[in-house]
Amino acid sequence: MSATGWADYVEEVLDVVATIPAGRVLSYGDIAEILGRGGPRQVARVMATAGGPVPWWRVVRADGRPAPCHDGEADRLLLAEGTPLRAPGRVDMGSARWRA
DNA sequence: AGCCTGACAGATA
DNA sequence: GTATCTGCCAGGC
Repeated sequence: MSATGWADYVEEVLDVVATIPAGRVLSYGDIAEILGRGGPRQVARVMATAGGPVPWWRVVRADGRPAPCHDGEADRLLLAEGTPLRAPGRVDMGSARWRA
C-alpha cells in the first residue's frame, strides 16, 4: 500500500532530517529504513529536490563522508556542531549515528 | 515506448 | 587506502 505520493514522502523525509539533533548524523539508507519505504536513492532525491529547509549536512553517506554537494560547507558545519569526526571530512559512524 | 543520469550502497580489484 | 561495477528506484529527455 503505497498510497503515499511524492509530496508525502518528501514531508516524511524532511521531518526525519529535521529531527536529527546537532552533533548527530544519519545515512541515506538509515532514513529510508526509518521510513520503511523507498531507498537511499529516493532519500537522496528528496534532499536534492526539496532538501533546502533542513540540515542536509547532517545527512551523510554510509561511509561517513558528507554529500558531494558543498563538500567544504558540510565539513565546516559538522565540525561547528561538534559532530564526532573520525577524520577531517569524515564522520565517525557508530558514534555520530543518531537513533530515535 | 526506451535510454541516461543521479546529494546511494555494497562488493570486488 | 582509492577506483570501478553492479543493483536499486525514480525522474528527465
